[in-house]
Amino acid sequence: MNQSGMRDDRRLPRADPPSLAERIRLEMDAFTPSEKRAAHLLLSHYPFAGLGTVAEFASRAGISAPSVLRFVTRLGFGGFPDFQKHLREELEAQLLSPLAKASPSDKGQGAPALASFAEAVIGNLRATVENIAPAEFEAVVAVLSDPRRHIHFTGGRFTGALARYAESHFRIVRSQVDFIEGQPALWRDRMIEIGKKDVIVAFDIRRYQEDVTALCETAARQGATVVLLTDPWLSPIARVARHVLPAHIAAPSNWDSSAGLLLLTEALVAAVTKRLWDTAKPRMEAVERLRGGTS
Amino acid sequence: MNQSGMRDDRRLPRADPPSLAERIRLEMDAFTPSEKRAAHLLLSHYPFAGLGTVAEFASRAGISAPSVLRFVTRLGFGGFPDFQKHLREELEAQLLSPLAKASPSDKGQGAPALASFAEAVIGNLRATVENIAPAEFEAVVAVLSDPRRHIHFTGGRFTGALARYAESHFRIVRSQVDFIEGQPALWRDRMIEIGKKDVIVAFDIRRYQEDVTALCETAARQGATVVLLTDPWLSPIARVARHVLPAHIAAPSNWDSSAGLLLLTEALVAAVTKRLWDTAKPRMEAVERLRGGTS
DNA sequence: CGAAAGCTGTATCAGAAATTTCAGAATGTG
DNA sequence: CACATTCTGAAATTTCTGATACAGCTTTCG
Repeated sequence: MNQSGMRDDRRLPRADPPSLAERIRLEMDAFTPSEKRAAHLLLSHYPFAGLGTVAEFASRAGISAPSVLRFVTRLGFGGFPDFQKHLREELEAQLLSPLAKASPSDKGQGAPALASFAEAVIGNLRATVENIAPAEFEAVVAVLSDPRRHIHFTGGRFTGALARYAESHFRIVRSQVDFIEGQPALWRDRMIEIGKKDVIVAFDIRRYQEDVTALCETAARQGATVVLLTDPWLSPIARVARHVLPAHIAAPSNWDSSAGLLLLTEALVAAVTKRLWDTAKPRMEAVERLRGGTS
Repeated sequence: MNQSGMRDDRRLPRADPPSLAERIRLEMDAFTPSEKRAAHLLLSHYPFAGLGTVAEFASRAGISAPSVLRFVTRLGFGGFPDFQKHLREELEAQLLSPLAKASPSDKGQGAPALASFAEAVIGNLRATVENIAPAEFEAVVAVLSDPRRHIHFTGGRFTGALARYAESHFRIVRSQVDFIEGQPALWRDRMIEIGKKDVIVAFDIRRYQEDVTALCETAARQGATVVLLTDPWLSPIARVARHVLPAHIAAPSNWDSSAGLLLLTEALVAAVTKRLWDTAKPRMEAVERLRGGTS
């Protein structure tokens, strides 16, 4: 019904043609029912669903071949081969250069707030990486890759979420992983069984939280290895920590940014997964099997 | 020709052929000159060079179409379509399942690993920002700044931690904020009081989680506004979402990176805090006072 | 309730793409 | 140097895929 004015649908300052998937999402409302089924199939298995034959696509989408053809025509392609070519090129571009999409120039004032915030965060990430001693990072990877050790994650009000994020990944990669709530009442009892072979990974940035510090000090006193992810001003936990990874957190906001901590966390997860691959793979497969009830 | 018997070449106790590329490298010596040219082309643009037509492949490799056919036949495929199907499946498996991203050859590179990981994440952040429609971002800020609305955060296995992170900040900035666990049993009861003035902010990236989808669909049916933070391939929640903010998540890891989602989250927190500053400031001060007193 | 418009699938066709054939070129061998 | 073997590509062949026309059906609007 609408969509008569097709000329001004792209007035926003866009860099390069966004993913076809994004365009499909934008136009989704204007699609006919069978076109929607095609779109959903494509988006749910993007872009592989579109790389086979028309007949295959039609069958999987539950529509007829001509409907598929009409769908790709509506998207502006000259024909199905054209459409496939676009998918292949897009896929290749995305796969070969994850960084290629970063366009250097600061383009128009799209979302000044968002863009400048992003630039600040990116600056933090670069600064974080430059100030991490490679040996320290490696040492932490080694500690977290030791299957004999038990690993406990913890954090403060805000950083507790990061600790959870770390825990949810490491839990799959290896065994002996858990999360400890920051409140003393919740961990006091557990401390009896914390010893030399335990590792505490603590997240703590300024407005350092006393209960987290207390937890780490207690654990350290019992011989546990403490790994600390903090800001460049260092949480007091640094005094008892064996390894410290500082991340820059300043942002044009009333709040600090935890992106640097997340970066370190994800890099650690990646490195440990790689190092423990032989044992991590079966675990991940098992998890996948357990999840995959439907398909 | 090797004396170990070339006909039953699958005598090796391999789990499953890891990659066609690897097999090609192993057999490279036994190829004829034109087969080598085909192999070289395929490996240098693996696997995209093989996804076009036979004629295109032949032309790019500088050989004839029949030579290409002989090449794929020699690799054990029934024909060119067979060969392509294998490539597609291999590629899809590699891209969709973090399990297949194994890179067994390169190992033990501490700092470079962190640095290149950071570069990839930075690329994601830039790509994310560029693909966010400013109006969409602003619209979400407006929704989250409306004091009359009740805001609920939720997420999946991994993204749940991000939802918590968001909630822990918004809880301080404004009132009427809470976190909903993903499991249906935990939110079913709550749904009775979800209505038009409620906002669901859902985090969901691929390996989309059915329970989160169900939660959002239920909420949407009751008139709630759904805001979705997802990946560029869009969670099925997008169908019922009023606003969608996609973030790029690909990383040189067996896992996806949530840094883009965190960036969006923090940017939203910053923007909403600024917009609600008159009411947020007293709240933040109050929280500060409360913390100072207790331990 | 009726008519018009739009959507979708069946049947069919045109054409492109993969495959096979076969003769000539290249390579190795006695 | 001649022969045998292998390799390669042009052209013929066949298969199969993408595209189209048309008719039935559903939805929308008067």
